Amino acid sequence: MKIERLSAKVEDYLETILRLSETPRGARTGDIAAALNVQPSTVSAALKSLTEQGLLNYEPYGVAELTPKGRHVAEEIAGRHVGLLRFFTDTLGLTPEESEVTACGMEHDVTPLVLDRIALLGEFLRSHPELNEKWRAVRSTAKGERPPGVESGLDELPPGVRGVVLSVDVGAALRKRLVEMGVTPGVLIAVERVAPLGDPIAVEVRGYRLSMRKAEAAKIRVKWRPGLI
Amino acid sequence: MKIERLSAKVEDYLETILRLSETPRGARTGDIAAALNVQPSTVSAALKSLTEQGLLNYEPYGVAELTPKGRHVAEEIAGRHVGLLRFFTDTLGLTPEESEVTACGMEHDVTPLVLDRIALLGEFLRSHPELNEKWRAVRSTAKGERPPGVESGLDELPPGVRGVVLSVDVGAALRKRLVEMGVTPGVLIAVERVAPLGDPIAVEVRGYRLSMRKAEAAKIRVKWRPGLI
DNA sequence: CAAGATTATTTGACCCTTCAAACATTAGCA
DNA sequence: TGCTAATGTTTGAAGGGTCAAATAATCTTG
Ligand SMILES: [Mn+2]
Ligand SMILES: [Mn+2]
Ligand SMILES: [Mn+2]
Ligand SMILES: [Mn+2]
Repeated sequence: MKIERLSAKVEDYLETILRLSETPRGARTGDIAAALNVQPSTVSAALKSLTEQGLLNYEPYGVAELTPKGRHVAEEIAGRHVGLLRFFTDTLGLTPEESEVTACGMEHDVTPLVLDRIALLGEFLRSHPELNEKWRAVRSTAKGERPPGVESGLDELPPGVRGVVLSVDVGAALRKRLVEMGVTPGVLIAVERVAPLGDPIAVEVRGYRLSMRKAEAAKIRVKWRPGLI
Repeated sequence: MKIERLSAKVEDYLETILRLSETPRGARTGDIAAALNVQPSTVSAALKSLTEQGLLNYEPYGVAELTPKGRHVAEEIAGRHVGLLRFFTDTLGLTPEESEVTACGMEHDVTPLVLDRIALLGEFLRSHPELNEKWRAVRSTAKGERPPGVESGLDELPPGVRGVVLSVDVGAALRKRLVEMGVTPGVLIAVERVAPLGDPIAVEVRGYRLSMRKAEAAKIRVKWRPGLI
């Protein structure tokens, strides 16, 4: 059995036919054309060629059916497609649309090993809930995410994400201490570390490090800033 | 300025020319052909076409030089190339060779947003040293990684990675308890959670959960197994 | 400087993918 | 059952990318 590298187009035809085969209508010329955004006449030609290559059973005006060989290839591609898709949506948090087109573009170049590692990384993050939460928070401050400028109390600013101080609604005593440390509206601030029970919180501002109670931090309003510290 | 989508091939020519431009020889037909694995006659044709598209200044028997427009595109592609490359080598831990060809294949489909997120994820992992270590450990047990079977004390088995017990060198009292729980050579074992200071360690074996001191765990030798739990 | 060697281009051809237009078949309905 | 609309195929043409062989320019060296 020859192992010749199939073109990206051929792979896309097979993947599409596989998907359509699973519908009651089966894989028909018109549906394939619509799915791949080409003219029906182009599909006719492709179907003929795929049949000659032993990947498909098709006769004019009929329904395309994958041969075992064709099905094998198609499932392979479909696997790469969903592997990448999952990474883009679940791990990177991208929209289904962007994930879809990017996955379908890249699926033709991804090797089994690369796919495997990508899946492993996704699993790794998901298997560490606290880390995954942190990553999601960081991600939510990234470019292209909406809403881009979340506002919250300083206590909810995820460690590792920068924030801009909006207001400081604390008592006079703490306020004095904070002002001395430079915690004033407009300044960049970050949470360094949160103790196991969420209290106290280590905060960094203008190069200083200070510690405060969670309840106090909650009274400092911040706006999240894109990017890591 | 028209924003027509350039073909992957054209992007590769531009990227290659950019790289070669930075060498003392400059970008010559033969060198481009060697880099892209095509015949010189093919390059001649491509160079002519690129020049007509205003991406290149080239005249027969000369040295190819990018126009501002061509340089802009080339730098864009080169950026995607290295962005992906870094992800594959640094974050996924793949070989330079595999990373190189995969990056060069995928670079034509990656959007700025996807690239950005990928870079952010890499930064995120690197900015959390303890997590990054854990990830590297998990990675090292994955398919395609060598050496595949690291051996260490149970205390060094990263949470989320399976291990096979090799030997149990503890005192009689603990040994009895462990044997009752099923911790015997050959059994699959995993570390569930490590307390903040690394002690005690929650271990899972044969469906049971038990807690032990780090010092004790160190005396249980294990061989790391591929894949997550 | 004048071969001869090296490097590059031109030419003619091929394959792949696509389209529009003309033609053929099939399906749905009266 | 037959007619029309919907669907599918054929044909002819184009563009992109590639190669081998023939041809041309440039470089190197005695
Ligand atoms: Mn695809
Ligand atoms: Mn796909
Ligand atoms: Mn490339
Ligand atoms: Mn590249």
